[in-house]
Amino acid sequence: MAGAIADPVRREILVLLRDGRLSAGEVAEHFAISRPAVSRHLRVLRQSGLVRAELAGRQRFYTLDPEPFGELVGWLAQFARPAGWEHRLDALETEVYRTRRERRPSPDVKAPQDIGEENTA
Amino acid sequence: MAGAIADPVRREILVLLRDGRLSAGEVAEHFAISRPAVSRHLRVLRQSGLVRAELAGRQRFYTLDPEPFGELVGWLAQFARPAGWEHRLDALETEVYRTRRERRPSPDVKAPQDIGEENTA
DNA sequence: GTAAAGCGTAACCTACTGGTTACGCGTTAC
DNA sequence: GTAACGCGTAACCAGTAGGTTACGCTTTAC
Repeated sequence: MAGAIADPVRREILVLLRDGRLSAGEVAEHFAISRPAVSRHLRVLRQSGLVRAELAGRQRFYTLDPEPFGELVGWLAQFARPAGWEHRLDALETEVYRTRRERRPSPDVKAPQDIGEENTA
Repeated sequence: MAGAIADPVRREILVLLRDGRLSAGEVAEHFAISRPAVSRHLRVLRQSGLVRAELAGRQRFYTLDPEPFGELVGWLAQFARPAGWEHRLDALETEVYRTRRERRPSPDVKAPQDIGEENTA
Protein backbone atom coordinates (compact mmCIF):
# COMPACT_ATOMS: atom_id res chain seq x y z
CA MET A 1 0.00 0.00 0.00
CA ALA A 2 2.55 2.60 1.09
CA GLY A 3 4.89 1.22 -1.53
CA ALA A 4 2.27 1.70 -4.21
CA ILE A 5 2.05 5.40 -3.44
CA ALA A 6 5.82 5.82 -3.31
CA ASP A 7 6.14 5.93 -7.11
CA PRO A 8 5.43 9.28 -8.77
CA VAL A 9 3.91 7.72 -11.89
CA ARG A 10 1.46 5.73 -9.81
CA ARG A 11 0.56 8.80 -7.80
CA GLU A 12 -0.21 10.63 -11.01
CA ILE A 13 -2.33 7.74 -12.23
CA LEU A 14 -4.35 7.99 -9.05
CA VAL A 15 -4.88 11.69 -9.66
CA LEU A 16 -6.03 10.96 -13.22
CA LEU A 17 -8.48 8.39 -11.98
CA ARG A 18 -9.84 10.76 -9.38
CA ASP A 19 -12.13 12.40 -11.92
CA GLY A 20 -13.61 9.20 -13.23
CA ARG A 21 -12.80 5.90 -14.84
CA LEU A 22 -10.27 5.63 -17.65
CA SER A 23 -9.24 2.82 -19.96
CA ALA A 24 -5.69 1.50 -19.77
CA GLY A 25 -4.87 3.21 -23.06
CA GLU A 26 -6.23 6.55 -21.88
CA VAL A 27 -4.12 6.34 -18.77
CA ALA A 28 -1.03 5.47 -20.81
CA GLU A 29 -1.54 8.48 -23.08
CA HIS A 30 -0.68 10.80 -20.23
CA PHE A 31 2.83 9.43 -19.83
CA ALA A 32 6.00 9.38 -21.88
CA ILE A 33 6.83 5.82 -20.85
CA SER A 34 5.74 2.76 -22.80
CA ARG A 35 2.31 1.20 -22.43
CA PRO A 36 3.60 -2.02 -20.87
CA ALA A 37 5.29 0.06 -18.19
CA VAL A 38 2.00 1.78 -17.42
CA SER A 39 0.30 -1.59 -17.48
CA ARG A 40 2.60 -2.80 -14.74
CA HIS A 41 1.99 0.28 -12.64
CA LEU A 42 -1.70 -0.40 -12.97
CA ARG A 43 -1.12 -3.95 -11.82
CA VAL A 44 0.66 -2.72 -8.69
CA LEU A 45 -2.20 -0.36 -7.96
CA ARG A 46 -4.67 -3.20 -8.51
CA GLN A 47 -2.80 -5.53 -6.18
CA SER A 48 -2.68 -2.96 -3.43
CA GLY A 49 -6.40 -2.43 -3.81
CA LEU A 50 -6.19 1.25 -4.69
CA VAL A 51 -7.70 0.67 -8.09
CA ARG A 52 -10.25 -1.68 -9.58
CA ALA A 53 -10.44 -2.88 -13.17
CA GLU A 54 -13.55 -3.74 -15.06
CA LEU A 55 -13.59 -5.61 -18.32
CA ALA A 56 -15.50 -4.08 -21.20
CA GLY A 57 -14.87 -5.86 -24.45
CA ARG A 58 -11.23 -5.54 -25.34
CA GLN A 59 -10.81 -2.60 -23.02
CA ARG A 60 -10.10 -2.41 -19.31
CA PHE A 61 -11.52 0.48 -17.37
CA TYR A 62 -9.86 1.49 -14.17
CA THR A 63 -11.60 3.06 -11.21
CA LEU A 64 -10.35 4.39 -7.90
CA ASP A 65 -11.15 2.45 -4.77
CA PRO A 66 -11.10 4.99 -1.95
CA GLU A 67 -11.15 2.47 0.87
CA PRO A 68 -7.42 1.73 1.30
CA PHE A 69 -6.67 5.44 1.51
CA GLY A 70 -8.59 5.59 4.74
CA GLU A 71 -6.39 2.81 6.04
CA LEU A 72 -3.24 4.80 5.38
CA VAL A 73 -4.71 7.95 6.82
CA GLY A 74 -5.62 5.98 9.90
CA TRP A 75 -2.02 4.89 10.29
CA LEU A 76 -0.76 8.42 9.77
CA ALA A 77 -3.15 9.71 12.37
CA GLN A 78 -1.11 8.33 15.25
CA PHE A 79 1.67 10.80 14.49
CA ALA A 80 -0.31 13.97 14.62
CA ARG A 81 0.29 16.01 17.70
CA PRO A 82 -2.78 18.24 18.01
CA ALA A 83 -5.32 16.74 20.36
CA GLY A 84 -8.53 15.75 18.70
CA TRP A 85 -7.34 15.02 15.22
CA GLU A 86 -7.12 11.32 15.84
CA HIS A 87 -10.69 11.01 16.99
CA ARG A 88 -11.96 13.00 14.11
CA LEU A 89 -10.08 10.73 11.76
CA ASP A 90 -11.52 7.66 13.38
CA ALA A 91 -14.97 8.94 12.64
CA LEU A 92 -13.85 9.73 9.13
CA GLU A 93 -12.52 6.26 8.57
CA THR A 94 -15.72 4.72 9.78
CA GLU A 95 -17.49 6.87 7.27
CA VAL A 96 -15.28 5.60 4.49
CA TYR A 97 -16.01 1.98 5.27
CA ARG A 98 -19.71 2.56 5.62
CA THR A 99 -19.84 4.35 2.31
CA ARG A 100 -18.03 1.48 0.68
CA ARG A 101 -20.53 -1.07 1.94
CA GLU A 102 -23.35 1.04 0.66
CA ARG A 103 -21.79 1.26 -2.75
CA ARG A 104 -21.83 -2.55 -3.12
CA PRO A 105 -25.26 -3.60 -1.93
CA SER A 106 -25.46 -6.95 -3.73
CA PRO A 107 -22.35 -8.85 -4.88
CA ASP A 108 -24.19 -10.61 -7.72
CA VAL A 109 -24.63 -7.48 -9.78
CA LYS A 110 -21.83 -8.30 -12.20
CA ALA A 111 -22.30 -5.92 -15.04
CA PRO A 112 -19.52 -5.02 -15.74
CA GLN A 113 -17.43 -7.82 -14.41
CA ASP A 114 -14.79 -7.08 -11.81
CA ILE A 115 -11.39 -8.60 -12.30
CA GLY A 116 -10.12 -10.64 -9.41
CA GLU A 117 -6.87 -9.64 -7.78
CA GLU A 118 -4.89 -11.19 -4.95
CA ASN A 119 -4.83 -7.90 -3.10
CA THR A 120 -1.34 -8.29 -1.69
CA ALA A 121 -1.63 -4.99 0.17
CA MET B 1 8.31 11.72 1.70
CA ALA B 2 6.09 8.93 0.41
CA GLY B 3 9.21 6.94 -0.29
CA ALA B 4 10.36 7.35 3.28
CA ILE B 5 7.19 5.76 4.58
CA ALA B 6 7.33 2.94 2.07
CA ASP B 7 9.97 1.02 4.04
CA PRO B 8 8.69 -1.13 6.95
CA VAL B 9 11.75 -0.51 9.11
CA ARG B 10 11.34 3.23 8.78
CA ARG B 11 7.65 2.97 9.57
CA GLU B 12 8.49 1.09 12.74
CA ILE B 13 11.07 3.70 13.68
CA LEU B 14 8.40 6.34 13.40
CA VAL B 15 6.15 4.33 15.68
CA LEU B 16 8.97 4.02 18.21
CA LEU B 17 9.55 7.75 18.12
CA ARG B 18 5.90 8.46 18.61
CA ASP B 19 6.19 8.03 22.36
CA GLY B 20 9.16 10.34 22.79
CA ARG B 21 12.70 10.96 21.71
CA LEU B 22 15.22 8.13 21.42
CA SER B 23 18.95 8.01 20.83
CA ALA B 24 20.25 6.36 17.68
CA GLY B 25 21.44 3.41 19.73
CA GLU B 26 18.10 2.97 21.43
CA VAL B 27 16.38 2.95 18.08
CA ALA B 28 18.85 0.41 16.74
CA GLU B 29 18.26 -1.94 19.67
CA HIS B 30 14.76 -2.64 18.42
CA PHE B 31 15.93 -4.13 15.16
CA ALA B 32 17.86 -7.21 14.13
CA ILE B 33 19.74 -5.33 11.43
CA SER B 34 23.09 -3.66 11.97
CA ARG B 35 23.45 -0.21 13.50
CA PRO B 36 24.79 1.40 10.31
CA ALA B 37 21.71 0.18 8.49
CA VAL B 38 19.50 1.83 11.08
CA SER B 39 21.65 4.93 10.85
CA ARG B 40 20.92 5.18 7.15
CA HIS B 41 17.21 4.75 7.71
CA LEU B 42 17.39 7.59 10.19
CA ARG B 43 19.14 9.70 7.60
CA VAL B 44 16.37 9.08 5.10
CA LEU B 45 13.80 10.07 7.68
CA ARG B 46 15.80 13.18 8.50
CA GLN B 47 16.08 14.20 4.86
CA SER B 48 12.39 13.81 4.30
CA GLY B 49 11.73 15.97 7.35
CA LEU B 50 9.80 13.34 9.28
CA VAL B 51 12.37 13.27 12.04
CA ARG B 52 14.69 15.75 13.67
CA ALA B 53 18.02 15.02 15.36
CA GLU B 54 19.53 16.90 18.24
CA LEU B 55 23.13 16.57 19.30
CA ALA B 56 23.82 15.79 22.96
CA GLY B 57 27.43 14.95 23.59
CA ARG B 58 28.31 11.84 21.69
CA GLN B 59 24.68 10.87 21.35
CA ARG B 60 22.04 11.86 18.82
CA PHE B 61 18.46 12.05 19.94
CA TYR B 62 15.73 11.70 17.39
CA THR B 63 12.32 13.28 17.58
CA LEU B 64 9.26 13.07 15.38
CA ASP B 65 8.30 16.07 13.32
CA PRO B 66 4.55 15.77 12.76
CA GLU B 67 4.32 18.47 10.13
CA PRO B 68 5.06 16.46 6.95
CA PHE B 69 2.44 13.91 7.88
CA GLY B 70 -0.21 16.54 7.46
CA GLU B 71 1.13 17.17 3.99
CA LEU B 72 0.65 13.54 2.99
CA VAL B 73 -2.78 13.40 4.57
CA GLY B 74 -3.67 16.48 2.59
CA TRP B 75 -2.69 14.75 -0.61
CA LEU B 76 -4.60 11.62 0.30
CA ALA B 77 -7.69 13.66 1.08
CA GLN B 78 -8.44 14.26 -2.59
CA PHE B 79 -9.23 10.58 -3.06
CA ALA B 80 -11.82 10.14 -0.36
CA ARG B 81 -15.32 9.71 -1.62
CA PRO B 82 -17.54 10.53 1.31
CA ALA B 83 -18.66 14.13 1.28
CA GLY B 84 -17.30 16.21 4.07
CA TRP B 85 -14.10 14.34 4.86
CA GLU B 86 -11.99 16.66 2.77
CA HIS B 87 -13.14 19.75 4.57
CA ARG B 88 -12.62 18.23 7.92
CA LEU B 89 -9.11 17.27 6.92
CA ASP B 90 -8.38 20.78 5.73
CA ALA B 91 -9.23 22.06 9.16
CA LEU B 92 -7.12 19.33 10.65
CA GLU B 93 -4.15 20.24 8.53
CA THR B 94 -4.42 23.85 9.50
CA GLU B 95 -4.39 22.75 13.07
CA VAL B 96 -1.21 20.77 12.53
CA TYR B 97 0.59 23.74 11.06
CA ARG B 98 -0.63 26.09 13.73
CA THR B 99 0.47 23.75 16.47
CA ARG B 100 3.87 23.48 14.89
CA ARG B 101 4.36 27.24 14.85
CA GLU B 102 3.37 27.42 18.46
CA ARG B 103 5.89 24.78 19.37
CA ARG B 104 8.75 26.90 17.97
CA PRO B 105 8.07 30.41 19.23
CA SER B 106 11.64 31.77 18.99
CA PRO B 107 14.19 30.26 16.60
CA ASP B 108 17.17 31.38 18.69
CA VAL B 109 16.48 28.96 21.51
CA LYS B 110 19.18 26.51 20.52
CA ALA B 111 19.54 24.23 23.50
CA PRO B 112 19.95 21.51 22.36
CA GLN B 113 21.29 22.21 18.90
CA ASP B 114 19.36 21.07 15.87
CA ILE B 115 21.24 19.36 13.12
CA GLY B 116 20.84 20.89 9.70
CA GLU B 117 19.47 18.75 6.91
CA GLU B 118 18.87 19.51 3.25
CA ASN B 119 15.29 18.33 3.52
CA THR B 120 15.11 16.71 0.12
CA ALA B 121 11.46 15.82 0.62
C1' DG C 1 -12.16 -15.64 -42.11
C1' DT C 2 -8.72 -12.13 -41.71
C1' DA C 3 -6.83 -7.92 -40.09
C1' DA C 4 -6.36 -4.55 -36.64
C1' DA C 5 -7.04 -2.81 -32.01
C1' DG C 6 -6.42 -3.02 -26.94
C1' DC C 7 -4.01 -5.02 -23.09
C1' DG C 8 -1.37 -7.90 -20.61
C1' DT C 9 2.84 -10.87 -19.85
C1' DA C 10 7.73 -12.46 -20.59
C1' DA C 11 12.49 -11.71 -20.98
C1' DC C 12 15.98 -8.68 -20.48
C1' DC C 13 18.84 -4.75 -18.70
C1' DT C 14 20.11 -0.93 -15.67
C1' DA C 15 19.77 1.68 -11.54
C1' DC C 16 18.58 2.08 -7.01
C1' DT C 17 17.78 0.22 -2.32
C1' DG C 18 18.93 -1.95 1.71
C1' DG C 19 21.96 -5.00 3.89
C1' DT C 20 26.87 -5.97 5.49
C1' DT C 21 31.80 -5.01 7.34
C1' DA C 22 35.58 -1.76 7.95
C1' DC C 23 36.78 2.56 9.41
C1' DG C 24 37.05 7.42 11.26
C1' DC C 25 35.78 11.19 14.14
C1' DG C 26 34.24 13.46 18.32
C1' DT C 27 33.03 12.69 23.31
C1' DT C 28 33.28 10.67 27.76
C1' DA C 29 35.75 7.94 31.38
C1' DC C 30 39.74 6.95 33.94
C1' DG D 1 46.96 10.99 27.56
C1' DT D 2 44.74 6.78 26.46
C1' DA D 3 40.99 3.68 26.05
C1' DA D 4 36.21 2.90 25.25
C1' DC D 5 31.80 4.56 23.63
C1' DG D 6 28.34 6.43 20.28
C1' DC D 7 27.43 7.36 15.87
C1' DG D 8 28.06 8.33 11.12
C1' DT D 9 30.17 7.37 6.43
C1' DA D 10 32.51 4.52 2.77
C1' DA D 11 32.91 0.59 0.00
C1' DC D 12 30.96 -3.36 -1.44
C1' DC D 13 27.25 -6.79 -2.73
C1' DA D 14 22.67 -8.97 -3.65
C1' DG D 15 17.91 -8.29 -4.58
C1' DT D 16 14.27 -5.52 -6.35
C1' DA D 17 12.01 -1.95 -9.18
C1' DG D 18 11.10 0.18 -13.24
C1' DG D 19 12.18 0.81 -17.95
C1' DT D 20 12.36 -1.38 -22.80
C1' DT D 21 11.15 -4.56 -26.85
C1' DA D 22 8.96 -8.79 -28.45
C1' DC D 23 5.09 -11.48 -28.27
C1' DG D 24 0.35 -13.58 -27.50
C1' DC D 25 -4.48 -13.50 -26.48
C1' DT D 26 -9.15 -11.75 -26.93
C1' DT D 27 -12.34 -8.66 -29.12
C1' DT D 28 -13.96 -5.73 -32.72
C1' DA D 29 -14.16 -4.32 -37.70
C1' DC D 30 -14.67 -5.46 -42.41
